[in-house]
Formats: sequence, C-alpha cells, structure tokens
Amino acid sequence: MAKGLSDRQRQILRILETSSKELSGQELHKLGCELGQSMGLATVYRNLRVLQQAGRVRCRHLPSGELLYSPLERDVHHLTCLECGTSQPLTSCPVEQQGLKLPTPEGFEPLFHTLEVFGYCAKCKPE
Amino acid sequence: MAKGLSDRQRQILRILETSSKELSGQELHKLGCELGQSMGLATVYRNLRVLQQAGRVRCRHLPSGELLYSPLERDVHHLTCLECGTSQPLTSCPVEQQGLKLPTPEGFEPLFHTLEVFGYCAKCKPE
DNA sequence: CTATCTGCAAACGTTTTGCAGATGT
DNA sequence: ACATCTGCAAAACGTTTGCAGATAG
Repeated sequence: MAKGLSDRQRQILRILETSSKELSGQELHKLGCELGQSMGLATVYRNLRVLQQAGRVRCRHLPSGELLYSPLERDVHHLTCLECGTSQPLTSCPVEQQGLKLPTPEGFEPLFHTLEVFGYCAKCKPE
Repeated sequence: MAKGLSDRQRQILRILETSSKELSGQELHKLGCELGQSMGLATVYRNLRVLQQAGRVRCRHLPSGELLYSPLERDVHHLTCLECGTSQPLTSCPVEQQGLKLPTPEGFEPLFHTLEVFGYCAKCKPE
C-alpha cells in the first residue's frame, strides 16, 4: 500500500526491490520491457525522480557518469576502482555505525547518503 | 616539486588549489584561459584524469551529472538538495573522525572517498 | 472536460575520442 | 626520429524535454 505512489511507480520500485543489484535507468527500462511491463525510457527516468524525491529510492554515480538506483532501505556503499570502474560493496557503513550525527543546518532534510571510496582495485593497482 | 607531474598538470593543480571552491572541467578550462594559460577542453579532462589517478585530485558528481574537482587534501563533503541542486559543505567528516577503518579487501588501494548526503534544503522542503 | 501521464524522438550538456600537427628527448 | 602531448571538432553517452496523443478522475 505504498502511499501516494502510482501504479507505474510501484512497478518500478518492485523491479528495483527484486533485483539483486543496483540498476541503471537503462537497465531498468530493458528489464521492465522483458518483464512485459513495457515502458518508455523517459517514463522510467521521470518516475525514478519522483521515487527518489519521495524517499523511496537512492542513487549513486559511477565514475562513468551512469546513475545506479536501488531501494532506499538497501544501504550499500562501495569501493570503486578508478581504472577499471568495477566496484565492490562495503559490508558496513561507518556512518550509520556510529549513529550518524550529521549537523544538518537550517532544516535540511536528509533522505539518503552515499559513501564511496575510490582508488585502485587489486588488479589495477600500479606495480 | 610535485613529482612526476607535467607542467600542464601542475598548472591545473595550481588553479584548483587557488580556487576557493570545487571546479567543473568546464569552469577549469574557462578559468585557465582567463589566466592566460590557455588550454583545450580535452586537455583539461585528460590531465584531470591523470591527476586523479595520481592521487592528487578528487571529484564528486552533482545530481546534474557535472563533475566537480578539488585537490585531494581538501576533504569536503556535502549536503545536496535533490530539488534545486545546491549543496552546502559538511563541516566535519564523520568517517575521518573515527579513524576511518574501512575493510579494504584483497589489496584495494583507496585514494579518496566522498560522503554525500542528499535530501531537501530548507527552501525546497515540501510544506 | 480538465489534469496528469505516457511514448517517441529530438535536444541537451558534459565528457571522450580520432586525428593531425606541435612539442620535446 | 620517436614517443608524448596538444587543440580542434566530431562523436558518444546517459539523461531530459517538447509535444501530441492516451489515460484517469
């Protein structure tokens, strides 16, 4: 009974929740079509924005510029390689761990945060 | 005596260090030209990448997709509004504060991290 | 009947790439 | 000479927008 969400939005949210990994807008679109719930790419992006602003969906940028979306509940952070672009999940979030006490001045309302560590993975580390 | 950097790279690094704020590739390019150190946009991006992989420069994505660069020493994190896109600096980094103990499996070599909080600023907060 | 939502295709803006010429060793 | 670096313009990429038609209330 996700309050205030349209059918389309629930549809998209479901795909995200079902997926084992974060999805880009393009992937979401493709996946939706394959599931028979066809929808235009523009629609996907439009609804993703709504979902995000409703606090149901988070996203993060890859170095490539791609945006990856996931349900808000899933609190994943990553180590990302600047060379090959692959990223592996951080098992724990150091921020949440100590009871995130971020000074949010002047009524800033936080919806989600991303903690990304960039560097070189074992494969790409120079010598 | 920045080791291993070309003149061009030092030039770019200097502009970043001099600037009071993070700069996008475009801004950097424009600023460089205004300072008489003209350089092509492609060159700016090419050298930014080298600087980043040399661990001298960090970057973060705005929701708009723009990349903002700053010197690595400057450890800035932000509250960013999903509505209007503005972001204000977080004065302290909760990660560094507790002596960042991130599990870096299999020889991942971290260069920098970004902690971004997304939500609504006071102006854009719905009702 | 009016407001909202959709798909399509065109537009956008930033970043990347190809290439030929410049630069430096 | 040779490898590297540069500027330019074209291409690429994911995302956004305009618009006309579909849908919902």
